[in-house]
Amino acid sequence: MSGHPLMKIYKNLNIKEEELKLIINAHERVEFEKGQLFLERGQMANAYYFIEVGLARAFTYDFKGDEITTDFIGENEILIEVSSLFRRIPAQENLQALSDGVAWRIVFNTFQDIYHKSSGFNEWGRAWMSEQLFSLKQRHIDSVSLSASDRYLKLLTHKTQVIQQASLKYIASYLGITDTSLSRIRKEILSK
Amino acid sequence: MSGHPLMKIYKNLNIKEEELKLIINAHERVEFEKGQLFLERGQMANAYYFIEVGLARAFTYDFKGDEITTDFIGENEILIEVSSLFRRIPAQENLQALSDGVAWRIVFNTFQDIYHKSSGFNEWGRAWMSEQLFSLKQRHIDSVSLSASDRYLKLLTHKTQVIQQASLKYIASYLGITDTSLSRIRKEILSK
DNA sequence: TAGATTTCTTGTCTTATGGCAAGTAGGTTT
DNA sequence: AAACCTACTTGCCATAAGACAAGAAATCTA
Repeated sequence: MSGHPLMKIYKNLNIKEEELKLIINAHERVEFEKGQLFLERGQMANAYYFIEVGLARAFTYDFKGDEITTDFIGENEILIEVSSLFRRIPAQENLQALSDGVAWRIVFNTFQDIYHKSSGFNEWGRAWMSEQLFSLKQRHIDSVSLSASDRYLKLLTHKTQVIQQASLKYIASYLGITDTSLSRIRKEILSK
Repeated sequence: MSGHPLMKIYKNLNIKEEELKLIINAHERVEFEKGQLFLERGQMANAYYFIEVGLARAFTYDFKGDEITTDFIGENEILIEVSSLFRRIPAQENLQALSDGVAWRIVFNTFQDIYHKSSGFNEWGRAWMSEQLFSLKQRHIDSVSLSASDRYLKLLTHKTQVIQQASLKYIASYLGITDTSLSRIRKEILSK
């Protein structure tokens, strides 16, 4: 069990071995293709995914109707639309694959069963959500206190996979700038 | 029980009347003064607060050491440092009163007991966190797609209490602009 | 292989916002 | 009343990033 890909996220679970098995077995291995939508805005989310191989993004639209990439989800991370899954409301974001890959899918009902039975799993879920909130706040601080090029540099050092696999326009909207600006920033950085 | 201030947030709880009483009684009424810190960066959070009367803010510092107001918490909202309380790590944010007021405080251990016993309360907590994530994402979209003055106008219509009670510099850093710029934006808006 | 589409780059010009500094107006303290 | 803060305003100038448009390069497709 300790060599299972899912252990990358469930390692800190404070539970018995058999409960852990139950959780791991509740996931189903799925392969995905570049461009594929895991979830479409307006639909009801019915599962979340652990990305073993590949890269995905979450995106939505601003008031002008332009796409905004709100998050990149890389290997060993969880691809999920929290609001839709946990509040049972239509998704506000799209979840899309940016490369071919492999993921582990757990459906809501199964998740929910275990969530209510296992307080260790429950705590894990809350801690995971806390981390999400934390990192979103951190990103907000970066976005108001760092220049666009510093934000890019930070991404460059912390999320190598994104820089390598995501196209410029997605990275630009994630950073809150235009693709034109990002192209110039890249040029500027290379010339140093 | 239905007239209790705390019912403003716990109204959608899917639980029995006696459980609800238990939850409400777990809160203690506290009065607070303008400027007072509920929680200081570096400390361990040990409670959260429901604000009945008054206004508070969460703030931290950017890499230059400048204060950034990350959130305003108004009446009928919850004042909390999620990461510190649920992950048992030192607080990254300060929580401060911006006016005199009244709050209801619940300490972590008491909360935790009920949280594990009552699946209705547990669900409520998860839904609350989901909403937080949702609104943070929404703010991010606003911050990259709206002009500073549109962001101010949005705050003006949606969070009247903040405009009325928070000082310009706090609002400015919340919006991600300088106080100078906000002053000009206000002038511009008034002239229309 | 040619055509079409998407991705990225570059040029020119505009504009929103920041940096700094000085000034005003209220409120508080001594 | 004088001195002192703090909150806010205003002026001047600098600059990061956007808008628009054209081109180059890469990728997909027929």
